[in-house]
Amino acid sequence: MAHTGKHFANAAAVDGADELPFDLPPRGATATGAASPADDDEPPFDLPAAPRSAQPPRQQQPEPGRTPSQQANAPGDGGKRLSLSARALQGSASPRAEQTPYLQGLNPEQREAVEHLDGPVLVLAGAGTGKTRVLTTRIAHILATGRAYPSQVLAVTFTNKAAREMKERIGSLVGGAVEGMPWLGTFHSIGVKILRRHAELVGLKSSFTILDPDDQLRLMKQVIEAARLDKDRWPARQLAGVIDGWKNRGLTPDKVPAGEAYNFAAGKGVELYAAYQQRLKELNACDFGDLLLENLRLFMEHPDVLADYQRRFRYLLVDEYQDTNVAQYLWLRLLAKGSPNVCCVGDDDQSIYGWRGAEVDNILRFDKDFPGAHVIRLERNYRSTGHILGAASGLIASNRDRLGKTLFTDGEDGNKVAVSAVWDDEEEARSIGDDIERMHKNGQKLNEVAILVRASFQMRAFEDRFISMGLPYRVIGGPRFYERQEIKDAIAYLEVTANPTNDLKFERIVNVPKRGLGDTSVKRVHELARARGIPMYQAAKMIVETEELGGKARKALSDLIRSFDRWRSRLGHIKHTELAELILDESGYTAMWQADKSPQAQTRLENLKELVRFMHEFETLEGFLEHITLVMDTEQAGDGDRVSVMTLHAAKGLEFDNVYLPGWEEGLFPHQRALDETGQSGLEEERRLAYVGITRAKRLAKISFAQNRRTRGLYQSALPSRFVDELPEDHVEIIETKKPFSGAYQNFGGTFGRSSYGQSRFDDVQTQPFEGHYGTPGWQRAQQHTRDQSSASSSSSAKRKWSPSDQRRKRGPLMIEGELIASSSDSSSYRRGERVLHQKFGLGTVTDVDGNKLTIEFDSGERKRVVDTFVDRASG
DNA sequence: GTTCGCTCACTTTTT
DNA sequence: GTGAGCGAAC
Repeated sequence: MAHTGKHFANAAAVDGADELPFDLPPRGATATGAASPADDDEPPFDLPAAPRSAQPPRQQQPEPGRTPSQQANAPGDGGKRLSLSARALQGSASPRAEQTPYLQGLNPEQREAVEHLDGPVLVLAGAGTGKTRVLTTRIAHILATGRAYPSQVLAVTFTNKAAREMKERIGSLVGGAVEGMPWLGTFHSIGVKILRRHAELVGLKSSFTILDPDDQLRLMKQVIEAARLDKDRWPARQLAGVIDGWKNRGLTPDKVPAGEAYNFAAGKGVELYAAYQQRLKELNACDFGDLLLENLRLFMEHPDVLADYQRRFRYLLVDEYQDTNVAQYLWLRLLAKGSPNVCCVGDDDQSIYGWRGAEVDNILRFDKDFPGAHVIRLERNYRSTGHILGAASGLIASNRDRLGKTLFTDGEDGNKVAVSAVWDDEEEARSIGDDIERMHKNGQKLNEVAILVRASFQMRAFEDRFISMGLPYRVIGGPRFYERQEIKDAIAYLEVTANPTNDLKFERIVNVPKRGLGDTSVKRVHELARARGIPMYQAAKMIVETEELGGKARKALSDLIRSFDRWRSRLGHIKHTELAELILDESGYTAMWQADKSPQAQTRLENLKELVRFMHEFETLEGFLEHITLVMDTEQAGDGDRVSVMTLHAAKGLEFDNVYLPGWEEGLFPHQRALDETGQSGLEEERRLAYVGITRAKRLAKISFAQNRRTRGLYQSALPSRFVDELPEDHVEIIETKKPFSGAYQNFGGTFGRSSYGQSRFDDVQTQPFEGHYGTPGWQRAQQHTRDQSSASSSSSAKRKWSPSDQRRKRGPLMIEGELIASSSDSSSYRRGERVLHQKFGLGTVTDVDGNKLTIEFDSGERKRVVDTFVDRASG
């Protein structure tokens, strides 16, 4: 297995690091002469431990828009906390309990994780055990006890979202120390920060640009072509994957193990890697992997720089440690040489990114890497009911490679995890949709309902169904805003305006919209640029002075260059948002989409407007561009009360009252490719994914599997997932299928031959004839539950007038749908003939209005009945 | 240089 | 069933 190889590489690299003279003088020894790395903005970091006034004490004002009661975990009022922490910051050495109100309400393990500040600590934090709270409180504690300045704490996360959340929570605990924590961020953002300071030491200028995956691929293609390789046989995508893999493991081209060079293009892989890196340097650019890899190189080759950072960071904290890859691990280890106070928080059972280079071993091995490590297990779960935890724990127990933890709760057992068989993916969507609708009528908030799928193609069935029944939903983790074509194009225009040396962005838009500059012209510019060692933009400027290009292309290119020069001259003279609008208009980019009659064109124009709106949050164009590659995760569009649909991967870290887990079928989940490609470890990762899924649920978890599924246009029968069988019986309830209509059921009993892994206790469920329907015990329990729920929920009056059980018994869901629509809203404000925009179907004209239900004739020719909340008035 | 039509693949994707 | 990417024809 590839695993051993990885270990080997890993260990070798670590040993290499050990050979370097990284050992530091004892803490407190003065750094002699070492120039401190360009940090005028921060206090010196070689002061004695207790800063006298790390920062000006804050006035007792809660942050705007944030009331103390919203700060869920902290008891007491905000004002008191603020004044106490201000006092603490003024230098009390060992705080007594009443001075550390933020410690109140922690359970003993959490408290230990917060207070055990000296030496390495591994916090194994199971799902829902208060991981973030421990992390943030620990930082607050370090700051409040005066152990370190905010600038001496390194705290890394994986996502911007997690970093933001931590900043907010620490801010509310300590009272606004947030700006004072320059080293709280993602691995990548901190990597960039360090790299910009010392860029010249690794052959970059500090203004280097960061390639997005798109640029990366474009460059990769060029490298492959330059090596005269057949680009069909050796796709750039694959090369990108191989190189990313190496970078994840901290391998520069010279370190790639000889055996692996043959992974790509018959031994050319490493050569291409080196060539690619060379091109990056020429372009003064980094890809995401480099942000860490170049850090490593910097640290290895410049021990003095490393030593500065080692001295600086007195406390190191890492979130989601199970997701770190080798490069991140090495980075951390180098930095941690200066201080034993490393605290890693993670959960080996939630490691689901192995395929992207994450090394569960990092967490499994922690106590060997950091001798004397103190391991704390957080097992008290505050999220889920007993049955949900029981089911999840029972499932994950089948994994062998784990440190072992057992979640428990003092709360109620709640409902058992429901497992049901459905005929096919369509019925799955239908029955889940109906189920959600039923709960919704009983006052269930849709924001507390999630559907977690294994693969994104599963989402379509749900979207289709929800659209036709008018159930509001949002898809989380689809193509992100900044990944959309129009956004990337627009950013490319802005980037080239601000920074004409960005060749990849220049290439992206040189012929968008089409202006007659095809491959040949671009290639000419490219060649000249390479030959002279100048940016393409400059080369383009030269080439239009020559006869080299045809008249048409020459004029187009010269016009474009002149436009860019003009836009650049306005830079700083007009507001950057105005400039952006100007650029988009004058370049013909907006016009291009206006002329486009595809259903998405309107949405794209909206997105462009949204982009300009978003730019207002930045002072300058450069400021905006600086952030864009690394941190452009705008809030998901579509607020309001909606069901969330997302992949299991996207769900990590989230929680919902009700969680649906559809598609538990062999081949889909566990996914066949995971089994084929990584065997046992792949299976275990899939199982962890299942574990993550179940533990997202606070109150109800509902698993289903379809007996037939449409994949690749083919209808194929499927077997229930082995994970279904692995669920402990005590915590599971089998729900009989409850669909009287749809005659297709008659004959499926016989189709369930089971071969791949033996008998399933769910075989019985499938083979039972569907009799009794709504009279079965399962259904009645469900009904009973419904009633319990509705009498328990207090608010939301109008919706509860409708009594679900009686109606449902007599009528099919279609009628119920009618009821929902009539009761949930008044008549629509849309009128016949109005132009509307639907997020999925595009533009259309309203041909009929019935309550809040619209019949729309879409421009695509389709005619659909859609609930009005799903459309917007078309602008323009 | 652009467009059309064919072929291929189709798990997950924090930065 | 669908979209992306590429080659051949216009």
